[in-house]
Amino acid sequence: MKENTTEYVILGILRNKSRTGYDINKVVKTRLGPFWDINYSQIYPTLRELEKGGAITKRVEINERGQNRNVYSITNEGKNKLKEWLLKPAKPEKHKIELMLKIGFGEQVSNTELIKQVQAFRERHVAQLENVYRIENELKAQLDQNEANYFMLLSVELGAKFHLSAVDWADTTITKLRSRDK
Amino acid sequence: MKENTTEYVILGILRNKSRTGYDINKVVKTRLGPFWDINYSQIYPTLRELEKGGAITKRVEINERGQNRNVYSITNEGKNKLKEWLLKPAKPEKHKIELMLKIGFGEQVSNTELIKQVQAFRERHVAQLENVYRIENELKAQLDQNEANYFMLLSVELGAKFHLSAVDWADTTITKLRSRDK
DNA sequence: AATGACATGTAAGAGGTTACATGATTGT
DNA sequence: ACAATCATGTAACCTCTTACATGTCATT
Repeated sequence: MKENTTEYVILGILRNKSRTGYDINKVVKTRLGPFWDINYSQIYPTLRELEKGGAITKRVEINERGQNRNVYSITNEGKNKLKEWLLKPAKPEKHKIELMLKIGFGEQVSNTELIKQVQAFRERHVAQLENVYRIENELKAQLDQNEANYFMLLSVELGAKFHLSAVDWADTTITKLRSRDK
Repeated sequence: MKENTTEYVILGILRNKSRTGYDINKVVKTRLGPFWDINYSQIYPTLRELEKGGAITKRVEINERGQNRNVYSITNEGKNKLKEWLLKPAKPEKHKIELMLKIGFGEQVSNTELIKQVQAFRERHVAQLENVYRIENELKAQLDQNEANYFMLLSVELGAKFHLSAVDWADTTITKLRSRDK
């Protein structure tokens, strides 16, 4: 039993708006990226599979520049498929945090090097925090326009908490490492 | 350029103690698991590769039960390899949080179902928090015995922050979803 | 003339999961 | 008798990343 989550990410993104593969990628990068990233080499083949299975339909449109684009729309079948998946228990969270390994084995290198690593980590998460706040503001501004935004906002708030605690940990840890130096 | 992180996880675990593949797996599950999981089908082949490359050596021992076990030890070469890796910038963090997708697309299902999902998420993270606290206590109790424990403790504290904010988010979100019901 | 956005894809390889396979010893 | 722990592995499959490949249009 293969449960291909990529399919459901795409169905979810198409659930209230038709889009091209290119558009789907943009939504993933700007909204889901840090918590469920996928890329073109997964998106395009999966779109064809979903179409073959009847969950979405394709129509060829021409954009403002006169270029062809394949616009995909969810079908009722696809919407049901999505809903069924939403009811199933979510898979446990998985994380790959290389920095935790590098700090955990940290007695092998100098404090200066560790501080550098933590600072880079901090910067990554500050950047992602800013991104999350931008998304939050966008969603809040459109809360009355679409009920879906409320739920996306709940989801994004978890991201905000994660990134905040990452920055927080980094600050504490840099201080600790610095005081150890003396 | 393949940078196989599994190799470095293993070198890191072997850096201050010789162990079997079975032992390495236990360390991963009990200490690194939530932030960098690997399993037997990665561990055993990688041990053989590291041995072939001269980073570790194998010797066959017999345990208290009289069973054979392959005990691996890090070499100087392996320690240098580990240190070089520790100095390289850590790869950006990656997360797979299916729950965020399920909440994000949540207007498709009932509030009751969403609350169930968030509760399950909460329970997962409460369990992991307890685990992290147990590890913290173990490490704190042995802080003077081994300098390495100090760094592992720093690393584990990030885990504690993550799980705490997950539980926190879950509580807030369950309240929000319940009040929406009425 | 160059850059960035729009647009769609493939191939190869690396990384990771799950199921299978086996067998001894220890504790309840 | 049964479950847990110790111990080592393979095979098949799925997922994911990276590099390659191409072309248009709009803006600077």
